Amino acid sequence: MAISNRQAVHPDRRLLRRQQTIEEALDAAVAIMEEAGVGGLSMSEIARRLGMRQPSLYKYFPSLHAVYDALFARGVERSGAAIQAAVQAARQEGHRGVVPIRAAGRALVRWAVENPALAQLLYWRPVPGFAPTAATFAPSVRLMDQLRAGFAAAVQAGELHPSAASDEAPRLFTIVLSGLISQQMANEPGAGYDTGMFTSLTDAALEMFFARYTLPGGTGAGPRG
Amino acid sequence: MAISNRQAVHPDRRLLRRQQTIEEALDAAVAIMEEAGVGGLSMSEIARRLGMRQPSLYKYFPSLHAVYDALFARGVERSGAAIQAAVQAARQEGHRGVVPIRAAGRALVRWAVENPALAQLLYWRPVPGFAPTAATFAPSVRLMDQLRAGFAAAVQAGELHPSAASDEAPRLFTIVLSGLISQQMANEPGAGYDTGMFTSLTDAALEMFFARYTLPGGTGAGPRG
DNA sequence: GTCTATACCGTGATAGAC
DNA sequence: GTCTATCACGGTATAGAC
Repeated sequence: MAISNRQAVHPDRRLLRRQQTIEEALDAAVAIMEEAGVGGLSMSEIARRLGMRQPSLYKYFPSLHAVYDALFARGVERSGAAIQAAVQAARQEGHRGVVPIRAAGRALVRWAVENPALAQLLYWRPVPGFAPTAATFAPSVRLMDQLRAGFAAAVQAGELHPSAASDEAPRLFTIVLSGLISQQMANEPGAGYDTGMFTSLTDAALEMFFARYTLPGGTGAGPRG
Repeated sequence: MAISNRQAVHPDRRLLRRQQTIEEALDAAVAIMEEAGVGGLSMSEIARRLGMRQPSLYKYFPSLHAVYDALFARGVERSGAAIQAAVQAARQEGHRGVVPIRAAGRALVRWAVENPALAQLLYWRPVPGFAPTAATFAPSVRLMDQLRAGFAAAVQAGELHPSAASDEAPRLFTIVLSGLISQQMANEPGAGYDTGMFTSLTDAALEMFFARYTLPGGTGAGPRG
């Protein structure tokens, strides 16, 4: 930590250090948003928590919008990772078709409840001027595409009614997930996934959804377990 | 408008005038929120649009929070009125049980899309410090109670499966409605109820919901029309 | 009931010394 | 890369004249 050591720091080490500071700043930003609301974020408060002065933060982020951008990117990345992990786990257990889709839904709801600030930033529009044009629609569009493909595959496998290979099915699916998340976060913000008044109905809600597209004599789960 | 006329104004006229100004202020506030987001509301901007100076507004509202409170109350009142009107209309056509509940769902989604700012204030938590304690839960609790009663009546009438007389049914119902509203407002804010990517699925979503509680040999609508 | 004036604070952002 | 200092701006809220 001695000043004379500074010049001995390698360039990549310096980059690493810089990246660490950026990550710390984003961690602090998430904490602030969880305490004061998504709109309560400010450069000053981030800097305060990092133990630095507010102008110094501008060496890492050119503006407050840039911070929101980075947070948005983090949210996309982490929620996507949570979903992918759940889908992979289901697949490695040999499941195809509906089961991985179910797993994806559960994973998203769980992630949203455990990351309310990022979820709010991703799925609502709480910040007046902020809208990451391409990045805003990219994840939801990509998720929608993957979903559509998943439903089509399940139909192809004879697991779902042909009407599931449509625009309606993936949209209804996201409606159900979004409803679970919104109701939970609005009415019982503190609760966890398993104990939440609404998120504990995730499996029931998914049953309700899949029942709409289950074949009459299908081997899938019935309307009520 | 002459100054000498001021003393001729009756007390109740003055009260009326005051109430009009308050309503105008709330109208302006709604407009601001629709343009700049719920968090973008400020006393200064309201005053600006009313053509008065910002300190003058404090004669009508003691604080910004009080404005939010009044807006919240207006939202509760108007959304409730929209729902009540829809239910009454259904009843006057002789419908009982499921049909009025369906009508209530449609009315709420429609109202939310047509009043995005108030809906956001009511159903999300966009303002950091604001939470109208008793008033926050009162409407959602009351709605839940009415819903529960409606489902119980439909079960009693043999129109729905007994499992609809539960905590699950009204919660799933609000989950579906909340999902419709959230997805529409987040992904396609400008669209109307009839043309919206998500709100146009309202009937399909309600079908999906009621199918879960429809009796096997019931006379109600089937899973797919 | 509206106004001017003001106190006070926090914010985002920039310049320039070290 | 961090700091001090500063700017310009907007906000909430109050005091007091008219």
